[in-house]
Amino acid sequence: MKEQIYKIGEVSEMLSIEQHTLRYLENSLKIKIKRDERGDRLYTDSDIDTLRLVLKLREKGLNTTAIRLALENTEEETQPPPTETVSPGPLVTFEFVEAVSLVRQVSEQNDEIIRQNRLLEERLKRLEEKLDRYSRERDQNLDELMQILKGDGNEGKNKSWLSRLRGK
Amino acid sequence: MKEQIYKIGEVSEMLSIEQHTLRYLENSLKIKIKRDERGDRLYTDSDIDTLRLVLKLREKGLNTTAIRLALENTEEETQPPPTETVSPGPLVTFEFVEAVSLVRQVSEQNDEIIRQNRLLEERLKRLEEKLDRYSRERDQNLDELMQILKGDGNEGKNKSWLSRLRGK
DNA sequence: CCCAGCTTCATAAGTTGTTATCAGGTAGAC
DNA sequence: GTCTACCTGATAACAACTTATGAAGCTGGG
Repeated sequence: MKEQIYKIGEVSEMLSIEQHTLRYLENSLKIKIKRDERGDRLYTDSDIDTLRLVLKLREKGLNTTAIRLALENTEEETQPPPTETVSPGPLVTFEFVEAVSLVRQVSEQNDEIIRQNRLLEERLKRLEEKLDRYSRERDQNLDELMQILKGDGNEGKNKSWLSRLRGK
Repeated sequence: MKEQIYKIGEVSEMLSIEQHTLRYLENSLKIKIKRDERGDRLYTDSDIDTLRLVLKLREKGLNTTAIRLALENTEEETQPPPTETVSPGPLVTFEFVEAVSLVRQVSEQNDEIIRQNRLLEERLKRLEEKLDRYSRERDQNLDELMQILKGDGNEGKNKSWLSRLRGK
């Protein structure tokens, strides 16, 4: 069975909503509708369902923000049952469990992130120190070398540098 | 400890809302506030909490209807009723939805952080490699130096080393 | 080539929700 | 008696949200 898709004109007919209203809803509710190559909106059956729900909620008196939240919530549910009535009963249990699980995940993520950050910071610190040491040493050596090369005949400095090098 | 109660004037002060707005909310949200013999409103701490929640939800952009639904539900939550099975309504409690939405936000933030960390780590890695290369080079140079210094009278090698150094 | 159907952007017009104000009243305190 | 703090109800003023309309443009089909 092929995925049914509709263009805005059809949807407008099906739901008895003006096209501009459909576009308005899309924006205000931040619903994402697929487009074809030309940029025309392509509504899937699922989109239609969503819109039907939106209309119902709107009739209930919910404003855009509320509907958006409601959609956010139902969208990620694996199988959004074709719920008819808005039963504000304490469905809690199921969704609550989901939420708690989510929170737990986030919490773990946080821990992990903090851990990572700490490790990164340590590594960075060590690196910086190391680099600092190296570059200082190097510069010093190079400096001395340059001096030696420049001040050709200077035995003393040469010696001191040599001895230092050998001492290492 | 006695139950704290407040009159509308105090509440108005506490929450920085005009009295008429408080009355308006009471009506539109169908909140019940106790009265004294004279008919004056008596707000309990619980009422204050409710109002605080209402204000917060309002800031979130929820309209009266939505807030009313949310309140209906939270009220029941404080007094766990005979919870039935999962009755998945799209609306659930708005407070709850809000919470989930919040968590989701945090989760996304975390994702972003993790992504950033990953980038950081890559940069670090590159840095380390670079450093490693440098230090290896340095060691090599030092080695060569040592060699030269050890093999004192060797002009040829010395020359080659010097020229190499200068060439850099 | 023109029409049909879509797009975006801007703006007007209509609706509704909120807040503010005013009038008319009651009750307790000084 | 007057002041203060509250009440209700009506209405005005403002703000926000929706819906409608128009302009200008793209594209495929007849």
